[in-house]
Amino acid sequence: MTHRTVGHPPGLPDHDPRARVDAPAPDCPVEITLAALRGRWTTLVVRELLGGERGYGELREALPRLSDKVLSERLAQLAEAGVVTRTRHPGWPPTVRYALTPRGRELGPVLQALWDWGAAAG
Amino acid sequence: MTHRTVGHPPGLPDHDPRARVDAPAPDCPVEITLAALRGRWTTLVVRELLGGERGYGELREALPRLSDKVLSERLAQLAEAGVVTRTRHPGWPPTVRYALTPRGRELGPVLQALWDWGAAAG
DNA sequence: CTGAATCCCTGCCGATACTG
DNA sequence: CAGTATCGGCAGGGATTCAG
Repeated sequence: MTHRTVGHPPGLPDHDPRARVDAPAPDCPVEITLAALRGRWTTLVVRELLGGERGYGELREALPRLSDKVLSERLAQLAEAGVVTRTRHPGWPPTVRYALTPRGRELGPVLQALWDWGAAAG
Repeated sequence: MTHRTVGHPPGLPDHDPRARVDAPAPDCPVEITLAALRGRWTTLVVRELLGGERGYGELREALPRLSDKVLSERLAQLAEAGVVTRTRHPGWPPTVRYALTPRGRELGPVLQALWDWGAAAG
Protein backbone atom coordinates (compact mmCIF):
# COMPACT_ATOMS: atom_id res chain seq x y z
CA MET A 1 0.00 0.00 0.00
CA THR A 2 2.85 2.35 0.64
CA HIS A 3 4.62 3.65 -2.38
CA ARG A 4 8.08 3.79 -0.93
CA THR A 5 10.68 3.88 -3.67
CA VAL A 6 12.84 0.84 -3.57
CA GLY A 7 16.37 1.54 -4.65
CA HIS A 8 17.55 5.01 -3.75
CA PRO A 9 21.01 4.55 -2.20
CA PRO A 10 21.48 8.08 -0.85
CA GLY A 11 17.89 7.95 0.29
CA LEU A 12 15.46 10.72 0.85
CA PRO A 13 13.63 9.90 4.07
CA ASP A 14 13.89 7.54 6.96
CA HIS A 15 17.35 6.89 8.34
CA ASP A 16 18.84 10.32 7.74
CA PRO A 17 18.04 12.62 10.66
CA ARG A 18 18.09 15.63 8.34
CA ALA A 19 14.98 14.22 6.68
CA ARG A 20 12.88 14.48 9.82
CA VAL A 21 12.98 18.21 10.24
CA ASP A 22 9.72 19.93 11.12
CA ALA A 23 10.93 23.31 9.92
CA PRO A 24 13.18 24.64 7.17
CA ALA A 25 16.76 23.88 8.27
CA PRO A 26 19.84 25.28 6.55
CA ASP A 27 21.64 21.94 6.86
CA CYS A 28 18.90 20.00 5.13
CA PRO A 29 20.35 18.79 1.82
CA VAL A 30 17.30 19.97 -0.08
CA GLU A 31 17.66 23.41 1.46
CA ILE A 32 21.35 23.47 0.64
CA THR A 33 20.66 22.87 -3.03
CA LEU A 34 17.79 25.31 -3.16
CA ALA A 35 19.97 27.88 -1.42
CA ALA A 36 22.66 27.44 -4.08
CA LEU A 37 20.08 27.98 -6.82
CA ARG A 38 18.13 30.63 -4.93
CA GLY A 39 17.29 33.92 -6.48
CA ARG A 40 16.32 35.18 -9.85
CA TRP A 41 18.77 34.58 -12.72
CA THR A 42 20.79 32.00 -10.80
CA THR A 43 19.90 29.00 -12.93
CA LEU A 44 20.54 30.99 -16.10
CA VAL A 45 24.03 31.88 -14.92
CA VAL A 46 24.72 28.24 -14.14
CA ARG A 47 23.35 27.22 -17.50
CA GLU A 48 25.62 29.68 -19.22
CA LEU A 49 28.65 28.28 -17.39
CA LEU A 50 27.62 24.71 -18.20
CA GLY A 51 28.56 25.71 -21.73
CA GLY A 52 32.08 26.37 -20.56
CA GLU A 53 34.21 28.99 -18.87
CA ARG A 54 33.06 32.58 -19.32
CA GLY A 55 34.28 36.09 -18.61
CA TYR A 56 32.23 38.66 -16.74
CA GLY A 57 31.52 40.55 -19.94
CA GLU A 58 30.49 37.42 -21.75
CA LEU A 59 27.98 36.69 -19.04
CA ARG A 60 26.64 40.22 -19.30
CA GLU A 61 26.34 39.84 -23.02
CA ALA A 62 24.54 36.52 -22.71
CA LEU A 63 22.16 37.95 -20.11
CA PRO A 64 21.77 41.59 -21.14
CA ARG A 65 18.93 42.36 -18.77
CA LEU A 66 20.81 41.16 -15.72
CA SER A 67 22.15 44.10 -13.75
CA ASP A 68 25.75 44.28 -12.58
CA LYS A 69 24.66 44.20 -9.00
CA VAL A 70 22.71 40.99 -9.31
CA LEU A 71 25.30 39.34 -11.55
CA SER A 72 27.99 40.06 -8.97
CA GLU A 73 25.72 38.80 -6.23
CA ARG A 74 24.97 35.59 -8.08
CA LEU A 75 28.59 34.88 -8.88
CA ALA A 76 29.56 35.49 -5.27
CA GLN A 77 26.73 33.29 -4.07
CA LEU A 78 27.71 30.51 -6.44
CA ALA A 79 31.37 30.82 -5.46
CA GLU A 80 30.38 30.66 -1.81
CA ALA A 81 28.39 27.51 -2.55
CA GLY A 82 31.45 25.94 -4.17
CA VAL A 83 29.83 25.95 -7.58
CA VAL A 84 32.05 28.36 -9.49
CA THR A 85 35.65 29.50 -9.35
CA ARG A 86 36.81 33.02 -10.04
CA THR A 87 40.19 33.52 -11.69
CA ARG A 88 41.85 36.89 -12.23
CA HIS A 89 44.17 37.11 -15.18
CA PRO A 90 47.03 39.61 -15.08
CA GLY A 91 47.52 42.32 -17.65
CA TRP A 92 45.45 45.20 -18.91
CA PRO A 93 42.56 45.44 -19.13
CA PRO A 94 41.99 43.18 -16.14
CA THR A 95 40.02 40.10 -17.07
CA VAL A 96 38.33 37.50 -14.93
CA ARG A 97 37.13 34.07 -15.88
CA TYR A 98 34.37 32.13 -14.21
CA ALA A 99 34.13 28.37 -14.43
CA LEU A 100 32.11 25.64 -12.79
CA THR A 101 33.82 23.44 -10.25
CA PRO A 102 33.32 19.67 -10.48
CA ARG A 103 30.60 20.14 -7.91
CA GLY A 104 29.08 22.83 -10.06
CA ARG A 105 29.00 20.52 -13.05
CA GLU A 106 27.06 18.06 -10.91
CA LEU A 107 24.26 20.58 -10.94
CA GLY A 108 23.61 19.39 -14.47
CA PRO A 109 21.45 16.45 -13.37
CA VAL A 110 19.64 18.70 -10.90
CA LEU A 111 18.72 21.19 -13.61
CA GLN A 112 17.80 18.27 -15.81
CA ALA A 113 15.37 16.99 -13.17
CA LEU A 114 13.87 20.46 -12.81
CA TRP A 115 13.58 20.75 -16.57
CA ASP A 116 12.00 17.34 -16.99
CA TRP A 117 9.25 17.95 -14.45
CA GLY A 118 8.45 21.37 -15.83
CA ALA A 119 8.50 20.13 -19.40
CA ALA A 120 6.13 17.24 -18.72
CA ALA A 121 2.59 18.10 -19.74
CA GLY A 122 0.71 19.41 -16.73
CA MET B 1 36.49 18.86 -25.63
CA THR B 2 32.92 19.76 -24.94
CA HIS B 3 31.30 17.92 -22.12
CA ARG B 4 27.86 17.58 -23.62
CA THR B 5 25.92 14.84 -21.89
CA VAL B 6 25.12 12.09 -24.27
CA GLY B 7 21.81 10.42 -23.57
CA HIS B 8 19.22 12.80 -22.18
CA PRO B 9 16.02 12.18 -24.16
CA PRO B 10 14.01 15.18 -22.96
CA GLY B 11 17.11 17.26 -23.33
CA LEU B 12 18.15 20.36 -21.52
CA PRO B 13 19.59 22.67 -24.13
CA ASP B 14 19.83 22.98 -27.86
CA HIS B 15 16.71 22.10 -29.85
CA ASP B 16 14.13 23.34 -27.37
CA PRO B 17 13.54 27.08 -27.87
CA ARG B 18 12.70 27.46 -24.18
CA ALA B 19 16.31 26.65 -23.41
CA ARG B 20 17.63 29.71 -25.20
CA VAL B 21 16.03 32.37 -23.05
CA ASP B 22 18.20 35.29 -22.06
CA ALA B 23 16.00 36.21 -19.12
CA PRO B 24 13.86 34.37 -16.58
CA ALA B 25 10.74 33.25 -18.47
CA PRO B 26 7.67 31.82 -16.76
CA ASP B 27 7.26 29.20 -19.47
CA CYS B 28 10.77 27.84 -19.05
CA PRO B 29 10.41 24.32 -17.65
CA VAL B 30 13.02 24.97 -15.00
CA GLU B 31 11.16 28.09 -13.91
CA ILE B 32 7.88 26.18 -13.84
CA THR B 33 9.30 23.64 -11.43
CA LEU B 34 11.02 26.21 -9.28
CA ALA B 35 7.79 28.20 -9.19
CA ALA B 36 5.89 25.14 -7.95
CA LEU B 37 8.45 24.66 -5.18
CA ARG B 38 8.92 28.37 -4.51
CA GLY B 39 8.68 29.75 -1.04
CA ARG B 40 9.57 28.70 2.43
CA TRP B 41 8.02 25.45 3.74
CA THR B 42 6.88 24.32 0.30
CA THR B 43 9.17 21.32 0.01
CA LEU B 44 8.31 20.25 3.54
CA VAL B 45 4.61 20.27 2.73
CA VAL B 46 5.25 18.18 -0.36
CA ARG B 47 7.40 15.82 1.61
CA GLU B 48 4.66 15.38 4.16
CA LEU B 49 2.17 14.55 1.42
CA LEU B 50 4.58 12.11 -0.20
CA GLY B 51 3.88 10.03 2.88
CA GLY B 52 0.22 9.89 1.93
CA GLU B 53 -2.95 11.91 2.09
CA ARG B 54 -3.23 14.33 5.00
CA GLY B 55 -5.79 16.60 6.62
CA TYR B 56 -5.20 20.27 7.27
CA GLY B 57 -4.79 19.63 10.98
CA GLU B 58 -2.38 16.79 10.38
CA LEU B 59 -0.22 19.09 8.32
CA ARG B 60 -0.31 21.69 11.06
CA GLU B 61 0.69 19.08 13.58
CA ALA B 62 3.55 17.83 11.44
CA LEU B 63 4.79 21.40 10.86
CA PRO B 64 3.92 23.20 14.11
CA ARG B 65 5.83 26.36 13.31
CA LEU B 66 4.10 26.90 10.00
CA SER B 67 1.41 29.56 10.33
CA ASP B 68 -2.11 29.08 9.03
CA LYS B 69 -1.64 31.83 6.56
CA VAL B 70 1.43 30.35 4.93
CA LEU B 71 0.07 26.81 5.03
CA SER B 72 -3.05 27.95 3.20
CA GLU B 73 -0.91 29.86 0.74
CA ARG B 74 1.28 26.85 0.06
CA LEU B 75 -1.62 24.47 -0.40
CA ALA B 76 -3.30 26.90 -2.77
CA GLN B 77 -0.07 27.38 -4.68
CA LEU B 78 0.47 23.62 -4.96
CA ALA B 79 -3.13 23.08 -6.03
CA GLU B 80 -2.72 25.79 -8.64
CA ALA B 81 0.41 24.03 -9.89
CA GLY B 82 -1.53 20.78 -10.23
CA VAL B 83 0.46 19.14 -7.49
CA VAL B 84 -2.21 18.57 -4.84
CA THR B 85 -5.93 18.02 -4.74
CA ARG B 86 -8.22 19.40 -2.07
CA THR B 87 -11.24 17.34 -1.05
CA ARG B 88 -13.96 18.54 1.32
CA HIS B 89 -15.75 15.86 3.27
CA PRO B 90 -19.32 16.52 4.39
CA GLY B 91 -20.44 16.48 8.00
CA TRP B 92 -19.46 18.30 11.12
CA PRO B 93 -16.85 19.28 11.90
CA PRO B 94 -15.86 19.99 8.31
CA THR B 95 -12.79 18.06 7.24
CA VAL B 96 -10.57 18.46 4.22
CA ARG B 97 -8.03 16.07 2.84
CA TYR B 98 -5.02 16.97 0.75
CA ALA B 99 -3.32 14.50 -1.54
CA LEU B 100 -0.70 14.61 -4.22
CA THR B 101 -1.80 14.23 -7.81
CA PRO B 102 0.13 11.84 -10.06
CA ARG B 103 2.04 14.89 -11.22
CA GLY B 104 2.72 15.75 -7.62
CA ARG B 105 4.14 12.33 -6.94
CA GLU B 106 6.51 12.90 -9.83
CA LEU B 107 8.10 15.57 -7.71
CA GLY B 108 9.68 12.70 -5.79
CA PRO B 109 12.60 12.35 -8.22
CA VAL B 110 13.02 16.12 -8.27
CA LEU B 111 13.33 16.29 -4.49
CA GLN B 112 15.62 13.29 -4.65
CA ALA B 113 17.91 15.12 -7.07
CA LEU B 114 17.91 18.18 -4.82
CA TRP B 115 18.64 15.99 -1.81
CA ASP B 116 21.44 14.11 -3.52
CA TRP B 117 23.33 17.22 -4.57
CA GLY B 118 22.98 18.84 -1.18
CA ALA B 119 23.94 15.64 0.62
CA ALA B 120 27.10 15.14 -1.43
CA ALA B 121 30.16 16.35 0.44
CA GLY B 122 30.89 19.91 -0.55
C1' DC C 1 36.85 45.76 -17.81
C1' DT C 2 35.16 44.17 -13.49
C1' DG C 3 32.97 44.91 -10.18
C1' DA C 4 31.17 47.34 -5.24
C1' DA C 5 28.09 50.88 -2.96
C1' DT C 6 23.86 53.17 -2.58
C1' DC C 7 18.88 53.98 -2.88
C1' DC C 8 14.27 52.65 -3.31
C1' DC C 9 10.57 49.75 -4.03
C1' DT C 10 8.21 45.50 -3.93
C1' DG C 11 6.84 41.02 -2.33
C1' DC C 12 7.32 37.49 1.09
C1' DC C 13 6.61 35.79 5.52
C1' DG C 14 5.26 35.81 10.43
C1' DA C 15 1.97 37.05 14.08
C1' DT C 16 -2.46 38.07 15.36
C1' DA C 17 -7.27 38.27 15.10
C1' DC C 18 -11.54 36.92 13.06
C1' DT C 19 -15.18 33.80 10.33
C1' DG C 20 -18.07 29.69 8.15
C1' DC D 1 -11.93 22.24 11.95
C1' DA D 2 -10.30 24.95 8.25
C1' DG D 3 -9.31 28.62 6.80
C1' DT D 4 -9.28 34.38 5.50
C1' DA D 5 -8.05 39.45 6.74
C1' DT D 6 -4.87 42.62 8.10
C1' DC D 7 -0.60 44.62 9.34
C1' DG D 8 4.44 45.22 9.85
C1' DG D 9 9.34 43.87 9.21
C1' DC D 10 12.74 42.43 6.33
C1' DA D 11 15.20 40.67 2.48
C1' DG D 12 15.55 40.50 -2.67
C1' DG D 13 16.21 42.79 -6.83
C1' DG D 14 16.45 46.79 -10.23
C1' DA D 15 18.67 51.32 -11.61
C1' DT D 16 22.24 54.20 -11.03
C1' DT D 17 26.63 55.74 -9.59
C1' DC D 18 31.41 55.16 -8.11
C1' DA D 19 35.97 52.64 -7.85
C1' DG D 20 40.38 49.42 -8.78
